[in-house]
Amino acid sequence: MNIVQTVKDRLSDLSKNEYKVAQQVLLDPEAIIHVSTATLAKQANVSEPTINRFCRRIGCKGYPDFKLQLAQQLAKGASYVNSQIDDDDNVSTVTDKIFSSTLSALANTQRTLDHAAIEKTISYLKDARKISFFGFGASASVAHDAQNKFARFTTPAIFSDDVLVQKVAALNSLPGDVIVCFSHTGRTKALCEIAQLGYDNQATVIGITAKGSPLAKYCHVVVSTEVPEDTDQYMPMASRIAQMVLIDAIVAGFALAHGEEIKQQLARVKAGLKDSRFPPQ
Amino acid sequence: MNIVQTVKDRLSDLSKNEYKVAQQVLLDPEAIIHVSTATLAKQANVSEPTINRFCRRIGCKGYPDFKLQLAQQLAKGASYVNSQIDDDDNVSTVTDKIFSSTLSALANTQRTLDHAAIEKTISYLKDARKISFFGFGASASVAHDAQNKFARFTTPAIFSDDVLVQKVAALNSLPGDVIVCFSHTGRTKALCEIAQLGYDNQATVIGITAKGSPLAKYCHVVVSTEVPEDTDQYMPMASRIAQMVLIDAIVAGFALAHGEEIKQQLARVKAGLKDSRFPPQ
DNA sequence: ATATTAATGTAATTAAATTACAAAAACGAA
DNA sequence: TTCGTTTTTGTAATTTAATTACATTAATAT
Repeated sequence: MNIVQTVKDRLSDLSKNEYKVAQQVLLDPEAIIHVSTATLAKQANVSEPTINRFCRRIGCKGYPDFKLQLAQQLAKGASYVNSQIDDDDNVSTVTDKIFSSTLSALANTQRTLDHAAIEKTISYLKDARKISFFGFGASASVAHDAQNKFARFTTPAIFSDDVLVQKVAALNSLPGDVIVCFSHTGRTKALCEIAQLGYDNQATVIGITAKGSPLAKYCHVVVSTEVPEDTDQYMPMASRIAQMVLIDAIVAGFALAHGEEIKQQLARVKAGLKDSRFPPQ
Repeated sequence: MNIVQTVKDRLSDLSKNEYKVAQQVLLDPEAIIHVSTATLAKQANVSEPTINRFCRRIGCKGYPDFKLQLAQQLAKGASYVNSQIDDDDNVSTVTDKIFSSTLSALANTQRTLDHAAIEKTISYLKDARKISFFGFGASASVAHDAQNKFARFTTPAIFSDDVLVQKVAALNSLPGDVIVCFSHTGRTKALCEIAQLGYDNQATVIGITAKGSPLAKYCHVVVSTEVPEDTDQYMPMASRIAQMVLIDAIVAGFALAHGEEIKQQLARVKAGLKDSRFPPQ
């Protein structure tokens, strides 16, 4: 169980004093794992039994169980660090920092995903007559990758770098068609224009983007990767990696939602490509 | 502190009964974090104070501290799992498995990278007159992404999906030009053909691919991501994610190798794109 | 063989967590 | 608004878990 997320999700379920405990937990979870019921009760200005009640309310057996699970969750999150690249870093250091930072971003995305939105996305894609993928700049290759993944299924999947072809694709999307737009910030003007064209055409618009962004206004569902992007000049956009892994999950969910017929399709594609490769030694 | 390792390292420091406790801990560390001194003492056939003595002997404050640190360590280790997707998995489970598996692959790549090969790669790219990127299937979007990243610098960077344009680019690469080929297995025939065209033309060929593969024969340097690819039908190719992060590291190394002038270039590009986005709210 | 040190467990003690119960607060219905 | 019911809350009591004290036993060194 992700304790911090559960606490956040259940704030509205809590009583007045349990809420005070929750606030203390969210304030400094790292410190909490080391303190007694007596200490936490004092900090939160509640009685000791309220601590126990809070723990049971969110699904733990008691306070020791709560502390243990919190510690485990925090330890998972702490495996990955976010670093800056310095001008005098050597190649090994740079490489290590970039990998660690990417791992950190991915772990964070994993923790914060909106699963209901993903399910809704899969549901739309499953019933789509045609799917068009759009992305600009760093997100262009994500859109390209998504098209490549969906090309293994029979639902038509479209991607183009050509801005006119993109507009045609958006204008040509009707009810029953799906448009998928990738943008970390959701502030790219050209992409918002595409999304609006599709939206106004009654196509279903899926945004892999930031909630509340200009792009999100033209989306029927938004899935956000919640990557805090580093503005360091050398640091790459980890969000595009997170978007790609998210698409991997969506593709797998799409395949599962279709059931047995998909396996045969995938097997057919794989077999058909066999001759384009040298055999393994 | 890595509890399990510390226990193993200090077995020879332990008394006869403390050794019995250690054995029980190493037998099933996952279970230990949930049991009381009384229970563990019974399992190890020692007294309760011996449990406490064991904990203090290995450097913990007492048994709760020992359990907490053990739990944290186990949670860190548990981040790196590789899973199969089952037909009855729900979307949350699928998503979690794919993220975890990707994290595992990335962490593995991070640990096994050949830093000398990366340095050599950066050196070739730094001096390149022109860079062409090639990839097929899952690696196509990686090549696309790489071109996009290098497009921010002044060295000409080329990518195309069009197989004829690709051949032209390879035939048109001369000494001083660099060809970068992406392929996890290095067994894609079309890609090997491209690499050979460039190699025979005296262009420098960089392979982000498997060592000893057919493609590697036509490469001046090979950087491998060492991702054991799962043959599960639903599991995505994590290697392309690893390749992308690797390119991130190479791009950062390239930028650092160029020094101060690059910052101005990057700043110029960023400023020039500002108007293509809506301002942040 | 004897003295010293270390290990050990029983019993006692302390600390931490949980339960019981009565009072107070909050909520809903008339 | 009042009253009855339910929920929340904290004090006190109780239980559980962990630690300490002390005497005995075992191991080691002279």
